[in-house]
Parts: sequence; C-alpha cells; structure tokens
Amino acid sequence: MVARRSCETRVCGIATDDGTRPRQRSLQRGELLELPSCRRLLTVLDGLMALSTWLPDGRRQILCLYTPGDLLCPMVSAGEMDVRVEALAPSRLCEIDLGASGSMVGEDGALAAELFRTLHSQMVGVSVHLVTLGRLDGMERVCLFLADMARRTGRRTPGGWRVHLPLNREDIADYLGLNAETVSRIFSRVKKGGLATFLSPTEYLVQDLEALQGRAPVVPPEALRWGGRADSLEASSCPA
Amino acid sequence: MVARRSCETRVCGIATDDGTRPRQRSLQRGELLELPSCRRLLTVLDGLMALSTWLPDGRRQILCLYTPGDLLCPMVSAGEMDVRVEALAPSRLCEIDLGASGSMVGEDGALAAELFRTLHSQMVGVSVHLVTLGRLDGMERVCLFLADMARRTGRRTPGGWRVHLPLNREDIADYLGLNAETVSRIFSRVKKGGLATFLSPTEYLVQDLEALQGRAPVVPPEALRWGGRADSLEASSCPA
DNA sequence: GGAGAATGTTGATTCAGGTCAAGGTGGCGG
DNA sequence: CCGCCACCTTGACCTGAATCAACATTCTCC
Repeated sequence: MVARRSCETRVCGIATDDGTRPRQRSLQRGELLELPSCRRLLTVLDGLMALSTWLPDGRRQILCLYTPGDLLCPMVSAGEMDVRVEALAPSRLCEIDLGASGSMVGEDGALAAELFRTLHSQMVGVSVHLVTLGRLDGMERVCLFLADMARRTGRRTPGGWRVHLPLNREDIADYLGLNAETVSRIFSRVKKGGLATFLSPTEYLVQDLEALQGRAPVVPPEALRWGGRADSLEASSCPA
Repeated sequence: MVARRSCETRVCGIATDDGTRPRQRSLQRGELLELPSCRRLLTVLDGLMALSTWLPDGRRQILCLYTPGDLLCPMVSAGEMDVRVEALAPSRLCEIDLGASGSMVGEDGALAAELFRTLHSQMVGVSVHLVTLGRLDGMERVCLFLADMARRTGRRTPGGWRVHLPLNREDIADYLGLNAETVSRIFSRVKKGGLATFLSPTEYLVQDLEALQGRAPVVPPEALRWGGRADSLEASSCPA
C-alpha cells in the first residue's frame, strides 16, 4: 500500500534506484507522442495529455485523459486502430528509460506491481467511461466530467473548487461522445442550474461538488489517480 | 509467442503443472458469479458470459462479452460501481484454484505473462468498445457486433459463417448502448441490406464477412481471443 | 493597437434513436 | 390441444443531440 506522493518524487525515486536519469520533456498543444514502449515510463508533470483514437473518416474518440500525476499507460496497442497520445494543452512530462535495468519485472517486483496497479486503474477508468458513453445522457456526462476534473485538478478555495479547463470544447466533446455545440449548450444549462460558475470559458468554480456529482449516477474514476483508493484494488486484483 | 490451442487443453495444462485440479461449473442463464479473485482462474468452455455494470436506476451497460475460450478478467473492481459477472446463456466454466501454488507470479513468470496478456487483450477490447459507443451510429455498432460474433463463435459452412446468438435483444442492446427495439429494427435493416440472413431470431448467416465488417469503420477486437494476434502485443506491451 | 484566425455561444432545423403500444411468434406445462 | 409467458417485431410519436448557420469573444501576431 503506497502513500500519496507527488509523481516527481516518486518516479525520480524509482529512477535513482536504477541509476538512470529522468528526463523532462515539453510538448506544445497538439503535439503527438510516439507510443511509449515498455522500456520507458512517462508521467505527466503539468498540462493535459490524452489517449485518442481516430477513425478513417476523421471522427475522434478520446479514450482517457492524463492529468498531472498520472502515469501514461497507452496499452491499447492499436493493431489496426489509429491510436495516439496527444497533448491537449502545453504539457511537461517526466521520462525514465528503463533499458538499463533490463526486464521490468524486477527482483522484488515492486516496479511490476506499480505498473500493474496503473494498468488496473486505467482499466477502471476506461470502464467508467464506457458506462458513461453507453448509458448517460449529455447532462449527466458533462456533470460527471466537471466533477472529475474538479477532483483531479481543482484547487480548493473559500468559494469552492476552482478548476482550470485547459482543453477546448471540441476536445471535451470528443471525450464525452458529444459535439462541441452540445457541450457548450449543456455548459449553459449547468451555469443556469447553479451547479457551476464559469469565470471564463476555461475556468470554473464549483461550490457544491456533491450536488454536481449527484447529477451523474456514476462515480468519477478517481481510482485513476496515483495512490488513489489502493484498497479497492486488493479485492479483485492480483499480485501477491 | 503461443500457438492457438483450445482453452481446455491449455488451462488444464497449467493446472496439472501445479498439481491442482480444474473444476467445472455450470451456470443457468441469468445466474451471477461472485467476482473471481486472483486465486482463481476461470475460462469459458461453453455458453456466453458478460461483465456488466448496473446504475442505481436500473440502467445496465455490458462492458464485455466472454465467449468460449476466453479467460475471465473482471479487473474492474467496482469501488462504488455495481459490477457483475453474469451468464447470458447457459454456460460451463473451467475453474482453477491457484491457492496451492502461492503467488501467481511464478518462478518463470509464464503464468504472470499469460495473465498480463489477457489483461492487455481485455484493455484493447474495452477500448474498441469505447470508440464504438462514443462515435459509431446504430447501424455501425450492430454490424461490428455481428461481425465480431461471427469471428468469435461462428462456424464456417459452404453458405458462409453460421452464427448462434445465445443472448436476447435486450442484452445486445445493453452491450451496444441502444435499446431492444432499436436493435430489432436495425437487424431488419441488416436483413434487407443482405448483409446477413436470419434463420431464426437466434441464428444468422453471413455470406460476406468482409462486407459486413466494412460497414463499421473499426476493427472488431479479435485480439481479445486466446492466442489472437500475439504479435501486435509485443509492440507496446511489457514483460520481457 | 488592429486584422485575422481560432474558439465559443446561440438559434433554427433535422434526424436518429427512445418511448409507448399493439400485435406476432415460439416454447412449455397442464 | 390450449393457454400462458417470454421474446421479438413493427408502427406512431416524441425527444435529445447533430447539423448548419450566424454572430460574439478571445487570442495571435504583426
């Protein structure tokens, strides 16, 4: 069971154990990342990354979002699908080359366990997302999204959770299986309903997170976060 | 790289290595399975199993289907979600207790690698499903589903692929994010379009699988199957 | 600061899919 | 054989989201 730590501390910790050196990487909005192989670990320090798939006719679906602290885990290996890792906002990543240490499944299995945990978290996240797209209507999807972003990247202030939205309406739409105009319209409804206040198109305030969350009959996948909810993992998950 | 084998051979192979004994289990349609822990391996011998989530108001979303040969991998540990493994048709499972052999990550890591591969396959499958629900319309979803079922459970005959559909329209709807009437209507359109012939509500024939598949701009997640496409795995996946 | 581009908002209209309702079909037990 | 029940199909209608279009706002770069 691992305590919550900043990813910098943590990843650098792993790296120094091996004698390898973490590298930093900066990406512009829109920039693509070659799919990380297993010899490299990547975490988000800052910004917002997305794992997305593109259909031949241009439709895009964002599979998951990576906020600061998340470990990139694009295990969706494509096959014939066009899968990409892209920066939705200017981002900084921390990259560690594991090549030196040979196999990832080390002696004590600590790293393997960590990766397994990440993979599991991602699985939970994608599953919640699947239910969202399959069974929630637009309002529910948007409320879930706003609540999830608040939990993941929001800052607590006297007035409530203050959240920066570094992605544009089309990105949000591609994440939620809607289109940009619909997202904009639903934001207006959220505003009118008093569930959130928009300081600007890219900044909002949530006074009552419970209320916002309550509009969606699904829990946001906070398990996706580093160190989040490690207990629930033990129940159905594996490594001894 | 593992050659394609029947799951009975394979799982029993693993089991005998450990000296443990595989047990068979029969389930009626509608019966639930307690979520498999990591001490037990379960494969589908016969029938059709589903991993599904239920919302408080009764909406259901099926996350994935397990056809004969699949290894059950319900790593979606719930947290607060109501996740279930249910039999959509009378089914037989093969169950192996790993308790005796201690940690799953064995000496040579063969079993661990196998499980990792399964987890990866499931991840790919769920991701394809996510795109399906987020970006495909009803017709595309149904064609993808019919093609996928044909590949996974169909029998090759002179007239084409003959496929048995052991689940009802509502189950299909809950898998595809539609409702039962819509599924029925789209089946009629598929029939009229000559993409498939229905011998009965639960049996269909696909003359031209390519044509059917071509109606959906996404590849069915055949990688989900045992031994399927192990090569694509190496590219982005891990264990050495 | 100003021109142009990108992004966001809102309205009018269309359309795919949901909802409700009325039969139709097949299996099964008495 | 009959009646029940679960399931499937089809129709009529409604609704939520997509589309198309106009305009507002913000950002960028000169």
